[in-house]
Amino acid sequence: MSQQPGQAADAPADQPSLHRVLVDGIRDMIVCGELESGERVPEAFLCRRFGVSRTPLREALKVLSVEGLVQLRRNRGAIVTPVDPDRLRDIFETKGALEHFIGLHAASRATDADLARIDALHADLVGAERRADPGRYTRLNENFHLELARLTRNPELVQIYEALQAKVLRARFMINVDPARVRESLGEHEAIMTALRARARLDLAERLVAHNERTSEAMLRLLGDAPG
Amino acid sequence: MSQQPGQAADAPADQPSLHRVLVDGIRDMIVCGELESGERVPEAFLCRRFGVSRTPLREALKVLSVEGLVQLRRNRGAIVTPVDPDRLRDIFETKGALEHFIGLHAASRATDADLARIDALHADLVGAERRADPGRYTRLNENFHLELARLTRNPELVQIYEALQAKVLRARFMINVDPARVRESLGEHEAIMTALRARARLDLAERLVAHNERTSEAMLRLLGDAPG
DNA sequence: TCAGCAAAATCTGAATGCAAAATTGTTGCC
DNA sequence: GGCAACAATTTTGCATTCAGATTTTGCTGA
Repeated sequence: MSQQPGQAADAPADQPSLHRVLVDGIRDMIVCGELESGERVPEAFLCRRFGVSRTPLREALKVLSVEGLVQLRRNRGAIVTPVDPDRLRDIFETKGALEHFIGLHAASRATDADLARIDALHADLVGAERRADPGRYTRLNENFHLELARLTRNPELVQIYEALQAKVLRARFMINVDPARVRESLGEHEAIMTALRARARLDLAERLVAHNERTSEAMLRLLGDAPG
Repeated sequence: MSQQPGQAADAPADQPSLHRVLVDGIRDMIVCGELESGERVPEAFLCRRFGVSRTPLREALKVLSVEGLVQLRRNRGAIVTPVDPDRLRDIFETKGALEHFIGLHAASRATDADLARIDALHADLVGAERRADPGRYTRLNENFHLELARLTRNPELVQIYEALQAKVLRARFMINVDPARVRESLGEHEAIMTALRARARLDLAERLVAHNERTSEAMLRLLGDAPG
C-alpha cells in the first residue's frame, strides 16, 4: 500500500505490467482491510478504482484467487475470502511446518553478513517497539521473519512463505495487537537470535516453531473477540 | 473463432468455467511433457489447441505463472519453466518440510476408515508394481501421498502440497524411473504404513522425510543423466 | 559471405463489444 | 402485508479489435 494506485495517471510507469500492478494493488487493498472480509467486489468498482479496463483486472482476480485472497464463483463475481479462525489456524500450522525447516537450515546456510543484517533488523524492531510505532513494527517484523526464511536459499519455500505471511498479515490488520504480547514476542525474537548466532539448528527450529505457535494462539484469541 | 462459449468441445456440462478447463489442460500438457521444458508457447498455438480466444487463455497463463509452471516476460510471451536440478532440489526440500508436519499430525487426526482407505491404496500400489504398470503406479503413488497429506485436515497445506507434487511429477515424466528404486520405494511405503497403523508420530514423520529424501536423491541422479 | 539496418510480419498488452447469467425492482395476486 | 412471477438492470464470460513491442525477413553494401 505504499503508493495509491487510484489514479490511472501513473501511466508513464510502463516498466511493470498493468497486470502486476493490479495484483499487487488489490492484494494490498485486501491485506490492509480496505476491502472487507467477505465483501463482494464487482469488477466495475475495481476498474474505476484503478482506471483500467476489465481485461487485465480479471487476470489479476484470477491470480488472487489462486493465492486464496478472493473467491470466484462462476457468473457470480468475486468475494474477498473471509478470514476464518479455522483457516487461520491452518495457515499458521502450515507456516509452522516451514518455520521448522527454516530453523534446521538457516543457521548452516547463513553467512556472517547475513547474521549481521538480521541482527540489525532485530535491533530496529526493538527500537520500533520502544517508540511505540506499530506500523513500522509490523513491517519490520514481517521483514525479520522473511529474511530468516531467505536464509534457506530456497526460493520455492520463500515464495510459499510470503503468501502465508500475507494471509497472516491480513488477519493482523483486523485486530488490535496486545502490547504485552508484543513485548513477549520480542523476547522470543531474542531467543531466536541467540540460537541463530550460536548456529544451533535444533534450538533455532524449536524456538521458531514455538514463536509461531504463540503468535497463532494470541491472534486466534483476539480474532475470537473481534471476528469476521 | 466460430466456437460459441456453450460448446467448448471437451466441456460436456457448462459447470466448469472455460478458464479452469484451460488451467487444468495446459498444466497437464506441461506436467506430461507435451510442452517441453523451456519451450516458448505462443498464445495463438494454445488458442487453436483448445479452440478458445486469447482472453481466457491469457488468464490461464497468468495462473500457471503463479504456480511456477510457466514464466511470463513482458511483451515476450510465455515459456515453459525449465526443469532445473537446483530448483527441483528446492521443491523436494520444501515438500520435505510438509512431509515432516504430515507425519507428526496425520496419525492422530486419521480415522480408522482413513487408515483402511490408505491401506487399500497401498495394496493397489503394490499390485501395480507387480504387474509392471508404471502409469498406474505413478498415479496411485501420487494419490497415496496426497491422501496422507489430507489426513492433516489442513486444506491450506494440501493445496501447497498438490502444487509441489505437480512439479515433481513433471520431472518424473522426464526420466526413466529405475525399477530397483521403485521396489525400494515400496519398502519405504511399508515402513510408513507400519508407523501410521501404530499411530507413531515421530516414526511416521521420520520415515516420510526419509522417503522424500531418497526419492529426491534418486530423481536428481537420473535427472543428471538426462537433463532438461 | 556476412554484418548492418530497415520494413514487414508476428506477437503481446489492453480496450471494447456482445450474449448469457444473475441480481434487482415491480407488479399482481392471495 | 406478504409473496410469487415477471421485466428491467446490472454483471459476468468470452470474443473481437486496436495499438504498441518484438521478432523475423529482406535488402544493401562492404
